[in-house]
Amino acid sequence: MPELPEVETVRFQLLGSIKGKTIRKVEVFHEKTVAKNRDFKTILTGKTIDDIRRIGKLLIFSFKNFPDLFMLGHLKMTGQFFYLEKGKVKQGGGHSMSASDFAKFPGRHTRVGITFVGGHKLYFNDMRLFGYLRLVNGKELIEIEKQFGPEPLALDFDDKLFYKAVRKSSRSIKAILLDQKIIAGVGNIYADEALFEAGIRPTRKGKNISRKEAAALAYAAKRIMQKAIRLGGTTFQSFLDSEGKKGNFRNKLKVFDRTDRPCSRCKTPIKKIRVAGRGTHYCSKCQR
DNA sequence: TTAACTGTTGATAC
DNA sequence: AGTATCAACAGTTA
Repeated sequence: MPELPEVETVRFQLLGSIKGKTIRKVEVFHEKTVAKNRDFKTILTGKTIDDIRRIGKLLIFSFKNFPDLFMLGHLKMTGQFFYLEKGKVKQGGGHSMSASDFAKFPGRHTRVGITFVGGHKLYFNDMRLFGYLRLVNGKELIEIEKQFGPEPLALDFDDKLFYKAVRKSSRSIKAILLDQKIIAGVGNIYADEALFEAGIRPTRKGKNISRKEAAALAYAAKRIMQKAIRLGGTTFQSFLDSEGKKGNFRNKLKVFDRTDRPCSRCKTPIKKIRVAGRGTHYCSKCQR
């Protein structure tokens, strides 16, 4: 369930692995993953990775000498990149797996395989098939980027626009926070965490949120995601461990997935309700 | 065994 | 138009 911090971690690790590498072969194991491109394999073959950017939860790969070609990568809920080098397997997050796992690729959930010159491989796994890889040109990319609101992590992030969107909305503040057009990159986990830190009840309507509260919320989201990035993200790491051991930020969560456990501030049991169609965790005493 | 639940987002319904 | 709900899918939990 990658959100912005997880995708940023993947971006950073992946860039270190594949920047400058040239694609020798592309295998598509499941057509739906690349459904938007009929000639995905042919176009990609021979291209050299130049850079990987990110907007919200969307990865944007660019290629040397082809300034009008981009590969979008969205992990949605269960997408993962695995990079294989000389018998070692590294996930997008850069954690090595045991050598015996090498045989698992391509596996049941492998949708696309990319082989680089030199034999290194990049696999895209996606159990639930919501994720995708898609080739676009510059014009299409600009249209897609327009659909994203400002990044809370951007240096020039300004809560003015956020409050402007919040104050006129009758949706719940949680639904607004999850809307990628308003703020890019916040998913269910960090939405609950940010609302807790800002002391705001997720069910409150946007129009009833003050400027001060909106600012507190936006900066809480920013701080939490910065911290999560420092810790290598929350969620995707749990994919590595079949025993269910959680990622580093998991231990820092104050409300998400802590139903009925005592609030870290006031010991009131954390409640779980449904807001905007999503499981929502909050403290009924600390959040008003 | 079956049903409910999980998570993101585009499509559909109101 | 703005908002709420559903569907895409597959695996886990109740």
